[in-house]
Amino acid sequence: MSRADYLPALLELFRQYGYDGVSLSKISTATGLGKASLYHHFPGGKAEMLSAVLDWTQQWMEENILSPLQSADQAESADLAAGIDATPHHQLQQMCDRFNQLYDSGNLPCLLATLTANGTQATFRQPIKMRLQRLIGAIATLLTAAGLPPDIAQQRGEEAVIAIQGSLILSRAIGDSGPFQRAIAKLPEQLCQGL
Amino acid sequence: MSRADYLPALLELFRQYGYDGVSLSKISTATGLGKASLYHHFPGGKAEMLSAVLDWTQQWMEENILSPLQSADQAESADLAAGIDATPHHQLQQMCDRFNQLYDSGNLPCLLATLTANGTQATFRQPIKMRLQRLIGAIATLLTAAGLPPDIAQQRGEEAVIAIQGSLILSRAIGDSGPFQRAIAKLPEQLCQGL
DNA sequence: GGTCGTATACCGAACGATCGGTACAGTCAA
DNA sequence: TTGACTGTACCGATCGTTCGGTATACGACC
Repeated sequence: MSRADYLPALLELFRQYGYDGVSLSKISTATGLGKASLYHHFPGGKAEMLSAVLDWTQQWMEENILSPLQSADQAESADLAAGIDATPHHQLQQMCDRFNQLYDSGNLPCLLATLTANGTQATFRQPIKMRLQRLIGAIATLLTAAGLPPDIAQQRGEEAVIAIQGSLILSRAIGDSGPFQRAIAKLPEQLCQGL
Repeated sequence: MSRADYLPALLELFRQYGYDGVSLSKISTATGLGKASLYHHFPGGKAEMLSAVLDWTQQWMEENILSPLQSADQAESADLAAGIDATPHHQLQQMCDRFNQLYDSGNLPCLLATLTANGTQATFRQPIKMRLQRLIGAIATLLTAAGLPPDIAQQRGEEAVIAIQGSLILSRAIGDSGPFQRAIAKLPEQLCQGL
């Protein structure tokens, strides 16, 4: 067993309880490892565990969210040649499917949002900020390439993050995944408005 | 000095750090009261402190957000008689002003969202849920009275909460109140679409 | 084939610090 | 003198972290 095997359990803990809310005893029971063993895999303690989880999820986002969005340029011409209309819309639809999977249809909280909510260490604030800006930028780039003015496209990227995060919170607060699913469902259309 | 005098400080603590993130020592230094004094004013301990804060902020929302929204019925006819157009839009604008003040233009987090983010006690989940649904319902009622179909109006209410909460998180995460201010600025128009 | 050293994985026990909460003897104004 | 209020000391529990040590596996050397 190596670090990577414990990352899923760690992610579930951190996204649900935040950094300070996760105790080593919780981690111990969730992973089945003693506290001392945890320090063998993560010498830096809890901070290194969260850091590893952040790296891991960043890689996931890179592969599952950003890279499909960025392949728009090639796909667009190919799909247009194949007669498929509204390629940006289709790619944003795929992005939404990934988010739907990431958040289990609105039943699981967002790690970045949870970490942002409670006053997390300043160390983790920058990677969180960069990841959100990266996502916003990727959407904006896609929409700009599709013909939208850059400033409008940037605002659409922000809108996407706002819709996802806001609906996640609302769904969690009222215990009903409906708002998230509705928000995700209409997000591609909302972002492509005016194209 | 009575309970009410310490509620502002308690609110600031809870909205920033959540329930578990606020320690009695933090409360003690923030209020200038020793632990014994805190337990004199709040015999139920931290739980009663948060409960008092929730009651207090609920009253604030009742007076500053909901009641202006509900006075639409009377105001509408009066304003229409006075020749003022788009009364619902104007009232939603006032609501947004209040939210702007409540969250200090996007620089302060939302108490309900912070409590929702980390796994808070089940006791506090119901009042949070009820308050959000109350707000959504108030907006929906206003829009329904203005002529929107009830189901659409309900979704608009959800949209409002989503926009506020989502933009608050984004603003906090990237350390820039811009997204919140933009979201608030265009919210009345967004909600009144189709009127 | 034995046997040593080393690296990996894991654990029990304990560290000092802080947690939320309590007991009690005051202080002080009415 | 009474009752509201507070400072201090304390409680058991849990926090993140560290220490010393065990079990196993893999080669290298004789």
